[in-house]
Amino acid sequence: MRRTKEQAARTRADILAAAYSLFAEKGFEQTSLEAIAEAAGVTRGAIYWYFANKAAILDAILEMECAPIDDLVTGLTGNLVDDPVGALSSLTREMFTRVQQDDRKRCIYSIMRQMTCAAQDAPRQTALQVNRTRLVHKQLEKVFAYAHRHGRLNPIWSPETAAMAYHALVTGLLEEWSREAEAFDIGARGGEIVELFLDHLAAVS
Amino acid sequence: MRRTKEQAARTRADILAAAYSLFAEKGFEQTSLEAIAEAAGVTRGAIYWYFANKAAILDAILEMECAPIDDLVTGLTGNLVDDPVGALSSLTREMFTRVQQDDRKRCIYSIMRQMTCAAQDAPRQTALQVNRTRLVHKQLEKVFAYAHRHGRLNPIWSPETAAMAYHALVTGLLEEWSREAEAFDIGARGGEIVELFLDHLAAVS
DNA sequence: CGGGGCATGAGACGCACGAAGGAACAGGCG
DNA sequence: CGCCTGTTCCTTCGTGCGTCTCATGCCCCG
Repeated sequence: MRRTKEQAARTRADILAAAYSLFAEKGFEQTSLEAIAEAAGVTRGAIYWYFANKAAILDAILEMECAPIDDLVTGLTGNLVDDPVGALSSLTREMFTRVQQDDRKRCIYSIMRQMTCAAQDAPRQTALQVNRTRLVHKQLEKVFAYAHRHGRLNPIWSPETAAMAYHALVTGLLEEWSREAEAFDIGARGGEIVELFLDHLAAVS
Repeated sequence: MRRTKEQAARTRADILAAAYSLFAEKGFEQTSLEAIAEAAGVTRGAIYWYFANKAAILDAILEMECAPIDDLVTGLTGNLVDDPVGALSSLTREMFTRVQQDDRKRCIYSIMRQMTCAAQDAPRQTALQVNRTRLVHKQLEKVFAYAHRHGRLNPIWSPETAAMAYHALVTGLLEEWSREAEAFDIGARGGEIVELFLDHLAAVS
């Protein structure tokens, strides 16, 4: 029974929403297409009209989730003029609070980590992640290179090393938080740590 | 056909070795029990005599891999007397080079990351990881608390915050390296970053 | 010489994915 | 406006693979 265009779009959105909830609640492997279909009010076959396979559903969700944060990162090099490191600090804090607000986001973030880098398999997932990582790296290097040129980077740190270290620090904080969110207030503790580290990076010494 | 005791132990070891190779080569999900059984020279049923399920095989491998590093971490609080932060630095470097030496270790490490925290499911895996994390945290806090008491910790860092930040930094470095090992010499770059950060943490200022 | 550690093989069950078919929408033609 | 045809959207059933179970039996060990 073919639906009208809006109905079709609605169907797709329903599938996505159902998948989001179920993935967040039970994890990726533990949710079957059957369950998604039932929650969305369609049959399994319908899902395959919109998505090539189960992983493609996750891909779509991940891209939706990552887009706003990627935008923030991309916009980072816009107004470096007065305080590059300060902008970085507030962006990171913004990301922490945004991700902390909603528990489902945390679950999806966990799943994203889970998907990355499963040795040889899942090449597409890895490529998506690798590209995001490269983007972030590039932006961070730009920020620290700018700070370096303007004498605002601690001279014992090269821009590349600073970028790598900062990225690793934030990644690690997110990873530990996603593992046990209740025991770790990433907004407060993470923000504090990032602040202290950036103070050190920016120290004129 | 019942084997002798050594033969049985050998069978178990063969299964473990075969699983290790295949997991490292193709990833956890992509290797079937059939493949493991064939590589080990037994049938699928035999595997179930030794391991409750597929995840239990991975568990055994992970524990084997983690044991030596956990020993290093546990031994950290033994000789704090002269240079606690220096001991931490050399331990971290040791871990980096050890993990870098062998490509299969990297793959297994990736899989370990992959398994942690799949929302509600896989509670055992998570527990194992959480316990290891707690152990590391405790040891790090001890080290930094000792340094703090002896005036060797930068006063703007509290021991807890320093421990958390350091752990996050190392975790993040390992994560990025495991994602693209060829583009990132963790022994050199990672070692340098850790050194610089520890210098800052230990600065008397 | 029995009991239980060690292993086989078949098969039950669930799941991702494919493919064929059918219902009705869109929009061009008369 | 009404028809009609290609396309879009979705159902239904089938297939193959993967994990895990179970009944059965071998033969070491005490």
